[in-house]
Amino acid sequence: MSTISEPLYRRVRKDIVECALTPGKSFSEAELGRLYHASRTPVREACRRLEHEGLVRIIPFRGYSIAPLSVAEFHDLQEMQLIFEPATAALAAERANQKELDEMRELATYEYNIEDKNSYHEFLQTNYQLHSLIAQSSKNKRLSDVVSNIHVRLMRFFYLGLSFESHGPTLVAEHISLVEAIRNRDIEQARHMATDHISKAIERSAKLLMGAIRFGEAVFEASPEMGDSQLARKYIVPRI
Amino acid sequence: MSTISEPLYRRVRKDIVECALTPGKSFSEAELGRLYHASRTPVREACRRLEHEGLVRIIPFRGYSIAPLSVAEFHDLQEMQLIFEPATAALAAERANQKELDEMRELATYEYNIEDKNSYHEFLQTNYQLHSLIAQSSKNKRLSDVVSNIHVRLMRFFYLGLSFESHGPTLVAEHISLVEAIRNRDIEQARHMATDHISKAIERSAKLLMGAIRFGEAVFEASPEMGDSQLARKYIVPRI
DNA sequence: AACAAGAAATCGGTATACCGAGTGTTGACG
DNA sequence: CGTCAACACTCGGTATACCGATTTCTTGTT
Repeated sequence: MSTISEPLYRRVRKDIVECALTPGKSFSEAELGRLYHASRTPVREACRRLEHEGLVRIIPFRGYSIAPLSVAEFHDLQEMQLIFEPATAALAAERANQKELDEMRELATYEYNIEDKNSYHEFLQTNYQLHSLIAQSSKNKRLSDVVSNIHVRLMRFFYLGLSFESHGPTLVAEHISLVEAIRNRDIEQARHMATDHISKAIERSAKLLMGAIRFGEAVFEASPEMGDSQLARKYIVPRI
Repeated sequence: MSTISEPLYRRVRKDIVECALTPGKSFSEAELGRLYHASRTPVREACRRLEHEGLVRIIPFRGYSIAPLSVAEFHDLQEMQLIFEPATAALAAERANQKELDEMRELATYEYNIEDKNSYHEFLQTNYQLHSLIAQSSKNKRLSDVVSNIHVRLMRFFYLGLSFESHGPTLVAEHISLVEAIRNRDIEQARHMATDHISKAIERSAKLLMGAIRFGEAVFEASPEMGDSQLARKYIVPRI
C-alpha cells in the first residue's frame, strides 16, 4: 500500500503524543504540509482523523491547533480509565488466549532504569502496549479502540513531564498483580486490581498536576470548560 | 456557517441510522455525490467521519459500503453499554443540574402509542435523547461522546426491525425508575437501575436476534469476526 | 487620537483534473 | 480447452486552482 495519508497521519500523531509538536500550537494546512512534505489533501485528511481522536483542534475557516492540554481533559480521561480498565481487565480474564497471556507477562515485567531518561520513554510505550493488549484481549474491538484512544491522549501528559519516574517499581508491581489476576482467570480479582491500579495512578498524578499547572502554564489551556471545583473533582469509583 | 460538508454528513448519517441506506450496500464517492448533490470533496470528508463512527466502511482504492450489521457488533455495543451506562448514570446522579434533571423526567415519561408505527420511531429518538442527556450530565465530554456514539450505532438495529415495540410500557417504567434515582442523587441506586435496564434490554433483544438473523439475513454480515460461540457470549456484569 | 470603513491578506472549503492501484476481461498461446 | 499475460475500466488518492469566510491592516474622517 502506497498512500501518503496514512504514514503522514502516523508520523504527526507520534509527534503530537510525544509533544514534539507543542500542545496549543496553531498551524495551517500549508505549514504542516511544508513540515512533512505533503500536499494539502493528505494533510487535511490526517488532521481530520486527529481531530476525531482529540489530538488536533479545527477552527472552521480559521486554522488548526495541536489540542491543548487541560486539567479538565486530564480528569475526564482518568475518570474514563477508572470506568473502562477494570471492565476490560475483567473481560480479558475471561477471554484472553494463551498467547496474549504470555505477552502480558512479558510486558508487565519490563524493568526500566530510573537513571536512564530514554528508558522512561520506553516505559511509557511498554505501559501503553500492556494496557492495549489487555483491552484487545477483551475481544471487543470497539471497546478496545476506545480504551486505546484514551491511553494515547493521556500519554501526552506524561511525555510532557508529568512523570511517574519515581514510582517505577510500584507501577511494575501493580502491573504484575493485575496480569497475574488475569492469568489466573480470576475475573473479580482482575477487576479489583485494575481499579486499584488506576485509582493509585490518579492519586499519584493529582499531586504532580498541582505543580505542573503552574510550571507548564504555557501548554496548559486556561480551561473555560471547567469550574474551579474541577481540581477537587470527586471520582465516582465503582464498588468492587 | 455555510459549508456543504457538515449538513451532508448529518443527512447521510441520519439515513444510515434509519436504514434508509441499506446496511452492507456498497457505493462510490461519485454515486453518493449524485444522490446528495455534492461534489467529491465534501462527500469524502463525510464518509471519513462516518467511517470513524463505525457507520461506513472504506476499502482502500476500491470503494465504500454502508457498515453491515453483525451479531458481533450488536454484542460488542451492548457489552459496552453495560459498562458505560451504569457509570454515566452514577456520575449524572452526582453532577446533573436542575435543568437536566427536569428534562430527563420529561423524556423518560414520553408515552408512545403501540398502534402507531411513526410513534415507534419517535420513541427511538426520545430514547436516544434521554440516554444522551444522562451521558451529558456526567459532565465528562469525552465520555459522553463515546456513549452517544454507541447509542447511534445501536439504533440501526432497532430501526431495522429489531423492535422493542411490545416492551413499550416496561421500557418507560425502567426509564422512570432510573431517572428518579438520578433525581434523588442516589448514586448507587442510579448505577443499579442502569445496570438493570441495560441487562434487561440485552435479554429482550437476545431472543429477537435469533429470529432476525434468519429473517434479515441479507443485511446481516456473514461475520468472519466471530466464532459460533458468540451468540451465547457471556456478559461480564459488574457487581453492584 | 479614536474610530470606522474598506482593502488586502490569510486560510480553510470546494471543485476538478490527473494519477496510480486494484479488478475483471479478453485473447493469444501452449 | 485451459492458462496466463496484457489491457481496459473503475475508483479512490493526490495535487491544485479557485472561491468565500474571517481577520487584520490601512487609511481617511471627525
